[in-house]
Amino acid sequence: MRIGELAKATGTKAETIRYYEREGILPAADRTDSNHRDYSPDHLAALTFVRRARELGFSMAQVRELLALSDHEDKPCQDVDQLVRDQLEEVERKIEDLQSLQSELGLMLKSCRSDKIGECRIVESLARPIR
Amino acid sequence: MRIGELAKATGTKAETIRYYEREGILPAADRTDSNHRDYSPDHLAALTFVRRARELGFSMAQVRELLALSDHEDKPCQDVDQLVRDQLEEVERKIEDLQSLQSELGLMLKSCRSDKIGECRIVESLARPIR
DNA sequence: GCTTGACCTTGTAGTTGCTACAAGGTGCAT
DNA sequence: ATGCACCTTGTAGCAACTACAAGGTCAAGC
Repeated sequence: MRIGELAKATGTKAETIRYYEREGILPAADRTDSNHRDYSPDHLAALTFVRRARELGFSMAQVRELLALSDHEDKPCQDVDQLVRDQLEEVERKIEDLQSLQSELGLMLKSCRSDKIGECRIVESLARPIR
Repeated sequence: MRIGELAKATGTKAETIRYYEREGILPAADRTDSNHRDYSPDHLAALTFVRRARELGFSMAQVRELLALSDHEDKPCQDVDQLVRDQLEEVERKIEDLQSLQSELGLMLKSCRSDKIGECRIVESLARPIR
């Protein structure tokens, strides 16, 4: 599989794939006689893994951790588990914050429609003390 | 309130606060006789808002828009209405995205029954073909 | 009175995670 | 032989910070 195909299959730019290789996020591909990168199904799986993890909000550093963990098949799951748990917590916190912003924006629209002046609490809705 | 205190209260670096001021994201603070920035509770609220909005994935430009909405009192409703509607849509899209992340992450955790990474469904599920 | 630490300024450069060029080259199909 | 996908190195851009440097001011404590 060549870089263009891999790019298409994973929705990643070829330049980004080469970037991942440089950064050590992806293992280097074999080369054809003509020096073109030649990817295996394992590379496809690895890149898919990286892209999904990035989509799920994991940083490059976290992706590295996940990859390192997944290399140690004999180790207990706990470490992977904890990373996911942390990520889930963060996502849930964000959902809550967005919901309060959502309701504030909803109120704004409502008061606009009823032509009332309405107090704007948009800043207040997200201005609760941090942490 | 001086910049150091505001920084501590919001978990923002003092340099970032000055950066926001330069960028017009935060109103300039009053100055003390000795030319030090002197922040009001309103500044604290505004900065807290900005930080949260940024955490929630709003760009600086979008934060600017949201802030503009918060002083809509003096503007006609019609002008504000569409802006609010757009922001609400954006917020709802984000909530949906995060909820799908939430459920994926949740499923991952649930599926992690075995205690060896070799059999870890989390790692497997990350390597599933995209989309 | 002198040191320490927080603040002030301007300016430059590094970070992350890409993305996009340029400028040169090779390989391969039509 | 034309055109496209690929190869390389190198540079530079993006957002939103973050971190310095190098200069200065100011207020508090010993």
